Amino acid sequence: MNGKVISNSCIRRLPRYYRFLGELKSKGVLRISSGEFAKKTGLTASQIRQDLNCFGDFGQQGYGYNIELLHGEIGKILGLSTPKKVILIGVGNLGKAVAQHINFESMGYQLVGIFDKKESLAGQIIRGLPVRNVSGLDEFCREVNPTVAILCIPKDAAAITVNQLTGLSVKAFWNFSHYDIKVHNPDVIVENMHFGDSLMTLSYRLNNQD
Amino acid sequence: MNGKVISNSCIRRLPRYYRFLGELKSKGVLRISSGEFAKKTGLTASQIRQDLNCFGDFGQQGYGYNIELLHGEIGKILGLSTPKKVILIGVGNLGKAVAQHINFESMGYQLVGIFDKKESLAGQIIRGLPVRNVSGLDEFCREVNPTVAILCIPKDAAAITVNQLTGLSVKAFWNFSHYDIKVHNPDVIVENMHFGDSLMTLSYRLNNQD
DNA sequence: TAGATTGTTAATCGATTAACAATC
DNA sequence: TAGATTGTTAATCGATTAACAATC
Repeated sequence: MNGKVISNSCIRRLPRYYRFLGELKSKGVLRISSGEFAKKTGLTASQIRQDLNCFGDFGQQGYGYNIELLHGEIGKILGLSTPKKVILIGVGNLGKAVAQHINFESMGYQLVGIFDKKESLAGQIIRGLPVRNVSGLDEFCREVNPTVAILCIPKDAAAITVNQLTGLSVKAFWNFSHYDIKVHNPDVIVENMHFGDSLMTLSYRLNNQD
Repeated sequence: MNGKVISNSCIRRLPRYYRFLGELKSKGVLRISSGEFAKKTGLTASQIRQDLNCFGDFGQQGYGYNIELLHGEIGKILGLSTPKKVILIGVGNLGKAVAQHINFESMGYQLVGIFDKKESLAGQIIRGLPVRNVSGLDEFCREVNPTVAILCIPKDAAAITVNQLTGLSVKAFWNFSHYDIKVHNPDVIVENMHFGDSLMTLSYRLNNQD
């Protein structure tokens, strides 16, 4: 840290930096200047230097940034090697796809439980884990203490589930439901994946091109 | 329109307005003031009035906003009743889930084609549509003229596919791949659904709570 | 040392909030 | 008419860009 306030916009750029640096690293590139990096990422050199300086002096005048070092530092800032236990709730098409598709491990997440309210799904194995009935959610959380919950359930079911989980070990939600967690529960950490909002924004842009 | 420049932040709030208004409408609520609406959505009354005034005078002094009317107007602004043909490319776990899970019709989208490069998937029926081989993409686009493409393919395959499609009828991408379309092709409309970036942001917040 | 490029301050730009006159 | 609430302007706040001295 450098004692500065980190803006939301900056935080949202960090994963992008991390992604591009990972790519450069795997290509064997050793160093990059803020100018070159700006071109690659579609941002400005000023912004990149400002962002990075919120967290430390990672560069070197006259040289630029060491890619491997910077990649590691941003990974640390993002907490990607801190273990985080995750449960997933709702095993519809989407929940199943999320369970199978996401590379949780590469970001320090560990999927430890999968739940659904449908009795008929119980026992089914997804990504090596048995689907459990939501009735066992309380007990499971008290034993295993997951800190993150992925919500792939309908809007109506979300309110109760969020309340239940915030009363247990869950501190953050990755929210695929249309329920607005923040509005009802402002202290909790929420990352929304609102597919509908995204598609509507796309629709707006299509309709208002120039 | 009201002749004003629409900020990106404003555009991203429109779907949220639309969602809440739809809910209120279905509950039979007739009117709402910017103050009440602010409380419901977690925004400020000023912001809501500013946003709406970019597009027109939808309210009435001393009364507030007519919910049904406003819902309709925002729907028009977002272009949700303008028909938009969509193709989906990549039928892995995620592509399949997106095809089956999204309510395209409610936003004016019409899923017209599903593609994958894997020969063995060809002919499989998903949401009433047969999976086609990507080799037929050119011909299909020239005949059907889809304007939106959903990318559920790996990063490496994305570059070529984006180039191919932008040379045809496709004007906008709903991007689930990790490929940065905008950086390479700035004139195209892109909505990113970067799962990884979202999970990394969540990780950051978990690690930097106060 | 000369050249390059950072770290950081100052200037600009844009978005949000506050205030209030207009008006239903 | 009185009360409420918008539409809109002005004030504030924050983020981005530009500039440059520090320094490798």
